[in-house]
Amino acid sequence: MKRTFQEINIEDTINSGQVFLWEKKGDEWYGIDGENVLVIDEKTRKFRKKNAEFIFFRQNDNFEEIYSCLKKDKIVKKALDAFPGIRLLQQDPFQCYISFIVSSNSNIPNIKTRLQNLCRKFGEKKIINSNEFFLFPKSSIISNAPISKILDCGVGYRAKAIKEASVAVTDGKIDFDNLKNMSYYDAKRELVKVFGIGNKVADCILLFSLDKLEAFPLDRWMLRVLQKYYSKKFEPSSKTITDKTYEDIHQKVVEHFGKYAGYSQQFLFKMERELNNKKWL
DNA sequence: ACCTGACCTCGTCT
DNA sequence: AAGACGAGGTCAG
Repeated sequence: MKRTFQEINIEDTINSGQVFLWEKKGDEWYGIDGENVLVIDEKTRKFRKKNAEFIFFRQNDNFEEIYSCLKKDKIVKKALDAFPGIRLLQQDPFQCYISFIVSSNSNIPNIKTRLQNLCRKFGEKKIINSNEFFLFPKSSIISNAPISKILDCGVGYRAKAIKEASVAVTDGKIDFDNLKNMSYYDAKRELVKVFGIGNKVADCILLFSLDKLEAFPLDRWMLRVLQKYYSKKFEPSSKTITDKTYEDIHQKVVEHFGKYAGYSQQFLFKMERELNNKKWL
């Protein structure tokens, strides 16, 4: 049977570089999303908690329109054909925010361990189907925690950033509902004020939790993809990726890929990671 | 404005 | 089995 674009592929989606706290038990996927544990059956793809999972997997998006838009680019079309079931996710903003701060200059196994440690130390325990889970900590808990306890989670020098970012939320300097209502550009300007958040991390937060589909995180993988498949089209104006260079590339990217650039990024990222045999979970 | 180096940790790889 | 390496970046000079 041929798979249509309407069918979501849970495994590919979970393994496309957006989330860190998901695991499969039997036929079911369990994922920590803020103070929720999401559950989804891989075979039936039936959501138990309709609202939460429905929103998480962005089931309100008009995939027909999005895909017909994405297919205009040959390379993206190739990635789309290879992984048609991938969806962008809409995550709990605070978890996403902390997760990508933790991700900087690190690798997947370490990021995952650190986030699990944070949940175990600061999050509430919850039993589901006789499985034990730890929810993602509330911002107030981390913002009041001593640095030493955050350090115990193996986050290294990121501890200060984790704490400060949490304080920014409890102080109201960062208000995710507000950011959602702002333009991509304005919301990003607010995010990068937070210590530990640069261009790439801000774009991840915007794309994966704040509904900004024109965000296009430029990490080392995406820069490689742009250079490999698009040659000089997105050539950086300087050797190092400065703020200005990053912004230049992003502008060209949105011009080229369109308003759903973030979706394009997701397919391209998955394709390239898979080519290099990089496992996510 | 651009460039360079330092940076905690720990899972992988020799 | 111990030691080096380097990873989805960011910040400070």
